[in-house]
Amino acid sequence: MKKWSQTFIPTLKESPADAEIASHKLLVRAGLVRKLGGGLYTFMPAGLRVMQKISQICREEMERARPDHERAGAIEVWMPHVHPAELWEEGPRWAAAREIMFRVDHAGAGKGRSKEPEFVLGPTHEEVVTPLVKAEITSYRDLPKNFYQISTKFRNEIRPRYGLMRAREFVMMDAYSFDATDDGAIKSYLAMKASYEAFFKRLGIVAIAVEADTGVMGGSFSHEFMVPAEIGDDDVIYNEESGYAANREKATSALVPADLADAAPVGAIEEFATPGVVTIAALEAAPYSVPADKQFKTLVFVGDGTPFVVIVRGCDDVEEAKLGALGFQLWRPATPEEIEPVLGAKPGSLGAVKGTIKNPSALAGVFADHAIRLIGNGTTGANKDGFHLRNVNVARDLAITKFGDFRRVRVGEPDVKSGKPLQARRGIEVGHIFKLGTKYSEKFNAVYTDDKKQSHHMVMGCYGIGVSRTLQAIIEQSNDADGIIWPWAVAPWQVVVTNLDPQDATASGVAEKLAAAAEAAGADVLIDDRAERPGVKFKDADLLGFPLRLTVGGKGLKEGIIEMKWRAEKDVKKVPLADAEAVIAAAVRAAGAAKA
RNA sequence: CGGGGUGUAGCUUAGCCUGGUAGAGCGCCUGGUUUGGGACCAGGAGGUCGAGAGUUCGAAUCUCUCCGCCCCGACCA
Repeated sequence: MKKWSQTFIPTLKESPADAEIASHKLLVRAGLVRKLGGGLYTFMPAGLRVMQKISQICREEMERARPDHERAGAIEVWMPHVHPAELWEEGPRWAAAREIMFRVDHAGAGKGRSKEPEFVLGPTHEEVVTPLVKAEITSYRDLPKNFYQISTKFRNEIRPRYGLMRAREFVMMDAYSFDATDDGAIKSYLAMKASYEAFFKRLGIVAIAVEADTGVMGGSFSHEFMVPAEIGDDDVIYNEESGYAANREKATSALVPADLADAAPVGAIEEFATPGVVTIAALEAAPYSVPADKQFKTLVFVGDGTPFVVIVRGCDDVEEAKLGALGFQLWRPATPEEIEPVLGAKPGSLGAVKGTIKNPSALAGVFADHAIRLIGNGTTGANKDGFHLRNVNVARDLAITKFGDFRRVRVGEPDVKSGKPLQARRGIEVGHIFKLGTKYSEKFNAVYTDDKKQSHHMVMGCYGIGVSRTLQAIIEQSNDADGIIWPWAVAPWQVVVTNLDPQDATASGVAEKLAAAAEAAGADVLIDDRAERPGVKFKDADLLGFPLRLTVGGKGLKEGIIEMKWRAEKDVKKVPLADAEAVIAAAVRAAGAAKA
């Protein structure tokens, strides 16, 4: 047991000026963290305890075998955080990742290779673990393996935000699975999914698995674990009944029927003058009066240096994340200066009708969203400033390289599973699992020999849990006007013994006895022995969110009772002194069992 | 990096528009009275007003530059 006076929990009455959201304010007010700079935080004793508890639960769930998925538990390692930059240059995502990586120049900077950093601080460890496994594992007999670590990660976020929610330096669990076969990799993936679900359940928070984009990580499929919260950075698109849930970046709908037949063209293409019209809205207005869902929106992007065209309906938005399916490493919207020489017009008059593109060979392709097939006799730019074309039909007229899903779904569209309308809510991404495939094993040539003496690339998966972010997400999900309400499993201390008369030997003796009883039953106990007035102690206990409070004071002792109060409940139970130890022990055991 | 905001004591802030000795609350220190939901009284310490330059007899206040922080966008655990 710990005495309050012997640790350090600097609570604040007022919220810090730079905190916006509840969990950030409470983190600071409850004395769990202090800020060093943007996205950089010191963990104070109570905050550190929570982080250690989350880490420990994470560790236990990672190590746990998943026989239902034919997988042993993951194996803990510790990898360096300073990485030779060459390793990343060799890897598959240097171009995409370098912007967020902290660069470490060596002591003699200036001589030799001055442009490139000598070292970088690790944002994750694929580039470290893959060469390691390549060197150490060469036989199918040693596969599968899954290595994980819980450690600090560094990302020079463009915009750190909301305290620990998006920090420059943060604690993450990262795991990397290596399998001999694709089937095996799927088993590893599903085993990790099960471990994640068990982990979040033990923490006592709601985190739902949703289909996600693979982003810069690459790979074939992935799930994010989202804590529903208004302040979340991501939109989860879902339907309660069908169970469909996906990140907006990835979400699809059944808007376009699979058996859709192209509408029959009703006439030849006609060019018409549209002076000054450069927006969808302007073309919708009189005198043109072309509804947005009858317009082709033609956008130009640059992928790895080469321009390409994406077409969606005028009423739709391109979901840029979905362009990742096209295979580019890096892509961005093109500038007007890049567009004109290729298409022949400025943005606002662009189109992809056959024969109108000025320099089609300069394009990496014309990619069309499926939904444009809903347009018959539509309108698009003529690739001539101030002119558009009408009676444009998809199959007959457009120079399309490939169809795909490139549009952003909207709430209310039919779910692909049930046809019921999709809904949206915000979420905090606390975990992410990827089936990577052979992207990294090919790049680093991580191969093994099978039982037929054949050599194959290992099939990888990678997995992350934002430990420090999860800590804050728990607070965001579980608080009230008085402060934090910690779930039992992660509370810095599960029981606080509030001694109202610490200078009185009787009260102190009782407090110690109750604390010992709670501790013996399995709780972490903090005794508030400070020479503060009762009000201060109660307020601090509520703010810190200890699940169970035991109050000892002269007034109660005269009556022969102590008080027991759950943070999440309103009523205070009076417990006769004689029964107190037994009642407390039972309460602690029940709480521990319920959350175990 | 673009847009918006902000910077005054450990914390929360007033003062800035309209230039003239820098104020409050909380916290802290001393003494006293209190003692079951952030006590009260008396006294006290604590401020290069983010930094630099400029305008002015005089700048927290006006001007310029830079920096930090916060919010919105792209990115992420």
